[in-house]
Amino acid sequence: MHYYPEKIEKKWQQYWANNKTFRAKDPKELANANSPSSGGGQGEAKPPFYVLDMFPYPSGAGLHVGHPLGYIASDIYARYKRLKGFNVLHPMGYDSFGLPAEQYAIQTGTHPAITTVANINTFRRQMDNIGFSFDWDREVRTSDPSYYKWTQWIFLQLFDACYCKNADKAIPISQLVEEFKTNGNKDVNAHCDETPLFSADEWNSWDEAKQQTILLNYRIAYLSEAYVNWCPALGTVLANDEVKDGVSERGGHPVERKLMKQWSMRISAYSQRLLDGLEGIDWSESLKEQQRNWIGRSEGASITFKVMEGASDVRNQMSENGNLNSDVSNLMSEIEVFTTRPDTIFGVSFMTLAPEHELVSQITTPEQKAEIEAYIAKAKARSDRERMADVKTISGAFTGAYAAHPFTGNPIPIWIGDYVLAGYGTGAVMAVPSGDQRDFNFAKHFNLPIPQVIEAPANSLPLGEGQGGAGVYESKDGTLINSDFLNGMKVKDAIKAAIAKLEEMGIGEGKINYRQRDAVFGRQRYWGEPIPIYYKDGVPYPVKEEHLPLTLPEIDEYLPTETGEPPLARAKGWGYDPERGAVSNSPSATVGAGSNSLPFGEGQGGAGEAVYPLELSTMPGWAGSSWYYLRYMDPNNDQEFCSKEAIDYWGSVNYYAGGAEHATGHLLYVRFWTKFLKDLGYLPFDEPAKKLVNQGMIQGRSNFLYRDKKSGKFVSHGLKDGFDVTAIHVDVNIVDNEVLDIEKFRNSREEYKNAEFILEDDKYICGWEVEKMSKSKYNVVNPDDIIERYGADTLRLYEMFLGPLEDAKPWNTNGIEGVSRFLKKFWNMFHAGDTFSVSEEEPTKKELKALHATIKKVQEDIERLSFNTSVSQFMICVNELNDLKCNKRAILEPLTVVISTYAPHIAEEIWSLLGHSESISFAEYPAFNESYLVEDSVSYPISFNGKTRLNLELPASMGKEEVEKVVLANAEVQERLEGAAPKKVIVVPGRIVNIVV
RNA sequence: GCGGAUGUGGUGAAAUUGGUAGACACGCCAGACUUAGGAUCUGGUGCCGUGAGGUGUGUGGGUUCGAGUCCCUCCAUCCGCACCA
Repeated sequence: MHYYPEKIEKKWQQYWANNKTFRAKDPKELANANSPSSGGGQGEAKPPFYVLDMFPYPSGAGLHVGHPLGYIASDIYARYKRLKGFNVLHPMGYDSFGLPAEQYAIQTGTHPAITTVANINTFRRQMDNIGFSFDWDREVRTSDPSYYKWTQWIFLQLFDACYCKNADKAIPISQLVEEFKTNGNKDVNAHCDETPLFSADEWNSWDEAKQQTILLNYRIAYLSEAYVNWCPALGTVLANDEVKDGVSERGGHPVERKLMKQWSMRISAYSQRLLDGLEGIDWSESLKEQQRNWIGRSEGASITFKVMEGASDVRNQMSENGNLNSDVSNLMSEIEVFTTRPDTIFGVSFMTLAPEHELVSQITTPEQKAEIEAYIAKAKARSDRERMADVKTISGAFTGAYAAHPFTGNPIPIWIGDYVLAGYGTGAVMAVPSGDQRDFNFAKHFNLPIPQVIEAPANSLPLGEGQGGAGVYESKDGTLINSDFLNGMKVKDAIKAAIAKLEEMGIGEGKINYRQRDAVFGRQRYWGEPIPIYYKDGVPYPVKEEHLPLTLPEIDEYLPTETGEPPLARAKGWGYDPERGAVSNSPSATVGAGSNSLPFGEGQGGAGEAVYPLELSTMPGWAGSSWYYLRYMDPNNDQEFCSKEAIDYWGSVNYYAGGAEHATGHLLYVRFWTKFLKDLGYLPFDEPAKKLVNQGMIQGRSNFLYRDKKSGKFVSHGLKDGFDVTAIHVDVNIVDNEVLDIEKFRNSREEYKNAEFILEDDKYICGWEVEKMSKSKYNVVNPDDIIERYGADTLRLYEMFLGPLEDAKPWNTNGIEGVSRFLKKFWNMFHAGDTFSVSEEEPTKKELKALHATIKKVQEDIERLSFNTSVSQFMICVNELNDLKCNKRAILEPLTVVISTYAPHIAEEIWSLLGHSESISFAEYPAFNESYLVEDSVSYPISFNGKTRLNLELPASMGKEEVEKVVLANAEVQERLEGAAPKKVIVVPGRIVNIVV
């Protein structure tokens, strides 16, 4: 009987679905597991194991062969863990809010929910084709109100919390309010925006609006006026990780800085914990490094420089502003800088402020005003992109003002320059040209002094400008000179001494700075979770928990309004009544929590009803994905985001798989929310995943034809150098092992109908190149096509056989025949002609050895995620057993269990033919028995000076001395020695003999 | 510039602790069977050489009886960050 994958695969996929074979058991069920009806054959005392894939955004393009790579590996791992006796949680869902469905809605008017469902159905069908062992009863969709109810709920927790630096965790905002009531904010050590000091009396005297405004400075989810990345083409703001090289990551549209009132997340409060947490988790080093980079911790000092009196008309400007007291004016005439090298403070010869620095206009002298303003205008006109692309051009301008050196009191000229970034540190630097390349370049360009303060160790070369002249020395290896009380100290000690002195003088302190900024959370888009906030007198208030979910209202068009408000502003009469919940007069809208949609007046707050406007921006794509792994544990809970019982039982994810492109986005946010939920006592762990695996990117592999420019004929690859040719892409699906299917090519397009070819060996050989997988390059391969031709088991095996999981590799269908043949051979071992037949005979030693070597190897391979080598081992085993003509149940049955992790359909079919009535998933991974691998004799390679010359078969039990004796007595060895005595003989028992002559 | 990763046949790759480099496949070559085959089976296949043999894991050096594996140097490719003070 032939192996027909198309027949058996559909059948087993149906069986798994009908029998819910891969349903993970809830802790409740396990508690009652002693009852005999626990069903499914699952044992009772199984430990939990959580295998998670990053859920996909259901795009219209469907899955391509890159997606399943990671899913297949996880599936093998999950199936293996089931066989090893674990209660495995292996769920799948959809990150179903997002821009593409909305862009499509804008173009066509189709509701994004409709597009999304259609795409999900395609994804589901494609995934089902591959035979994944997902527990589909736990599917989540982030765009489903029953799911985003809890995303909104978590948002409210974030809104209702602040970060206490003393406790080093998030605490409820109510605790902060208590403190304000009794002591004001003088003792508060929270992560917050700059907030003036106030007393308890002041706090208590303020009205609610004022109090709420102050609280926004502390909330972890907060509204503030800040510069954001505004993308006009997408009509929304973007988070830093969504902007690459000055353009949007999705779509590549230009992004500009814009001052806007925006929802943000105070993730920067967690910078240090996000950094520290990396130590304890098993994630790839490159990924951890990316996160460290992104967080960008640097240790140093903040130092305050006083702007010198008389050098500017600071005070005059102050008094024009009226209400500023002397404290503030004092504060305003100081410049705070951050430096990682406080030891080089005596090398400061000027200061540089970012052009956007708030002090610039105040300190600039009248004489320099024109120059400074011209420079600022020029800097503003340059986009971020230009500025980044052009880092070599040095530019700046002198403000005319001077600061006093904190130790010497000497005047230091204050410059502005766009090499100083407004967004990092304080937007001001103390420039030490002898210790920093950028300061050095600036000093050179503007002819500023370059005092030397570090003496390099004798053995290191002078850098920069050569002997005698001024140079740059950035290394921390050296001794301080020309630096008063720091002279003679090593850099490391000098840093400490400088900080101590600054602190003693009250003009500076040791400080740690992070590059990571707070994450912008609002999006001016439709297809996302509505932010559950309403406004009373312009002040944000949380929607009551009982009114969640705050569902998306229906709107007529998915575009911003004429006045530039987000699409949600189009929802007629959409507003919030703290008694009834959200209301709307849109007939099809579902209105929150038990209330029906009500007829309503003209626009928000109309018809005289006390209805408050709701927040119009929605949450970003990463909101739903920041906690979905928790929802899978308890997906249908309508009382909580997830029960404590489920969280305690499953714990954090054991194995999390996904692309490395999420390093600074999703994977930081999910860690942030996990830590936050831990702080509030909802979780017993503070990292989402103990182990994380990045599957390598699957690149495209394009094929090319070469058209002769003169004749228009297509020249085969090997002959093309004799012609003047143009390379053109050809669909990889009509090329097999670089040989073009000429018939298919001619029929592919009208213009190729009469194409002529210059062949080599009667074949047209195509060229190839690795490129991005994309439609325009005709190199996209759809898993459905592979499955149709070879079957899902072949696809699964082949994707693994391609190479190490974590390596980037081009997709190349060449070679798939090999695994396809393997499966046929495996199938045929159980068949004699047309009948299924296995023998009940006792296995031989050789057969047992082949089996147990495979049991061992595959187990080790899966544990260390070396999925490609298991496939080789299966082939080796089947080849050996074939040579031995083995069809014994005692060998083939356990082998089928081992193979079932990779090729589950064929394994199920054989398992049932072997007489089992239950799924092979409920089998046990066969026990490995070392004794079957022990050989009686060893074939020793005998090498001379490390070069193997012959092999000798010797008993495995033979000792070192005896082996040496026997080897030296051997005739061929003697012949090679030509009578000379060897200098040395090395015998490694069981491995090798090396004779040194 | 900084950081991370990777370099092994015509191709994908293996070699987990330093112990016969190239397992397992693809492709290619030769043969068998067949009316035929993009089917199946057998044998061969790193490179140079008819051969004995030589040579060979990006480059150059080192440690070792022995190095793809450990150490140093340089080169190339990919990824991330990038005027981060």
